[in-house]
Amino acid sequence: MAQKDTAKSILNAAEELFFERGFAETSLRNITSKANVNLAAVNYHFGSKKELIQAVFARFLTPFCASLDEALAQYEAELNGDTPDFGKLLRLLSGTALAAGKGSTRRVGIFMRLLGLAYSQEQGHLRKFLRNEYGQVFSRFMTLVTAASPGLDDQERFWRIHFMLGATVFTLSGVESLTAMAEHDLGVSSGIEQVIDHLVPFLSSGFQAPHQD
Amino acid sequence: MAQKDTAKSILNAAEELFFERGFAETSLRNITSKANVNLAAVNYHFGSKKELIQAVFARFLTPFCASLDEALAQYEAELNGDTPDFGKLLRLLSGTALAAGKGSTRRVGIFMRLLGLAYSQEQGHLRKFLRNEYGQVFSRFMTLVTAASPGLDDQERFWRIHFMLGATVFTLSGVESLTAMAEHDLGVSSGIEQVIDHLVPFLSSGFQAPHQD
DNA sequence: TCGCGTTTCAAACGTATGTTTCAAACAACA
DNA sequence: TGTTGTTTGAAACATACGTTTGAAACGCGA
Repeated sequence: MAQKDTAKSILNAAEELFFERGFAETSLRNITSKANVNLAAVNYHFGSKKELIQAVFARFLTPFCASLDEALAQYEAELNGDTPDFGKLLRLLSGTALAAGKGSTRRVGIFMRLLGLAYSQEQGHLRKFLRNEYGQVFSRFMTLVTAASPGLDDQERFWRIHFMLGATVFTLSGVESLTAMAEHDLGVSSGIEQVIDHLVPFLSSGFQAPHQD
Repeated sequence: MAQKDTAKSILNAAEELFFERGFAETSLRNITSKANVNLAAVNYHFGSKKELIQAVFARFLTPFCASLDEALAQYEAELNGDTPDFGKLLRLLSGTALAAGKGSTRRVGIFMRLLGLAYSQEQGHLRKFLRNEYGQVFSRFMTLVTAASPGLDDQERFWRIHFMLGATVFTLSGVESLTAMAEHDLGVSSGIEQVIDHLVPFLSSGFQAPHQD
């Protein structure tokens, strides 16, 4: 299984290592030796380290955004002009993410960690790449969220969306160490689905909290 | 003002650059040239880059944890055995953080970004350092939180604490770009206090959300 | 003013990085 | 089978990193 899929094993190794240590801390030599592949293969197949990073994102985001777009379109059709339900939107989103991660805790964790890294590390090229490539689906989602929360003014909604994003990215990107902590401290073991089951009510309640006066 | 305070200007520059680009992406040469200081000064004053990172944290955390510990002790005394109020604990925490940041949006943002980096980047030495140095105050806070939420079982509380931590760290660490976005998209400009005013009700509501069945 | 501990400085150290090179191995097709 | 375009391989490239060095400059009590 090490013939034509050089590019694929590079992506697998890179994804894993980026997840564990971030972009800058991961060298091409780390990646290629983990992938059992020649160092030059990265530059040959992807051009540069930056483009490798983008390719890792694309492999996650392209199918995810396609599924999400489809799910949103279908929901819009069902609605037929009625106001959408926020909880439903949340479940649509988490369901799509879970499906994109094929139910694997590790994979969803990687996905979220990468999103968090994209936000927090000053990888200018990445932000630009993501906006150009996937901005549309995000806008569609936001339009629905806006329609689903007529009681919130724009400012409140803006902040609450980012609070939710933060809680989600932070928790799910560290889901492996957090579940390990939970198991150690509380004696319960849980997978990504259970964590999401805890998360969704938290987010719903926070997002729909009454205004402060 | 560039005489004896070489160490201080190194800390200032490092803090700023770590905030903008993370640890690994910031070189000692970046730091020393921003601080107008010789390259060797870092190793002379701090020993190594790792110890510089720890020193940056210590400058924030030592006064913060001292104030927090004091505030918690005082609140415990006030309570005199009564069950603490969760909202009050939140306000205690945010107030202490604001004071430690001297009300400067940028400074609180840096503080939070550093915490997020400590969590997410695989800086093993940092986690150990923070646990040894500041673990006590954290335990004290958690004991109060537990007392303040008798309706939550341990598992639920564990997860909700981390959801809150995520929302807070993520939002406040990117508070500069987020407020810029808010200003651009919504025409409102806000400082760190206003963001916290949005955040606290969100967190309270999420943390105290009813159980899912 | 001298002498001494502290601090700064320019330069070099060894190592690791991303990238390039070019010959060898391979695949597919005539 | 021989040829051509694609992919791999070992080695070297230039550059950047964290750290160390030893001499110069400084601050300050004697």
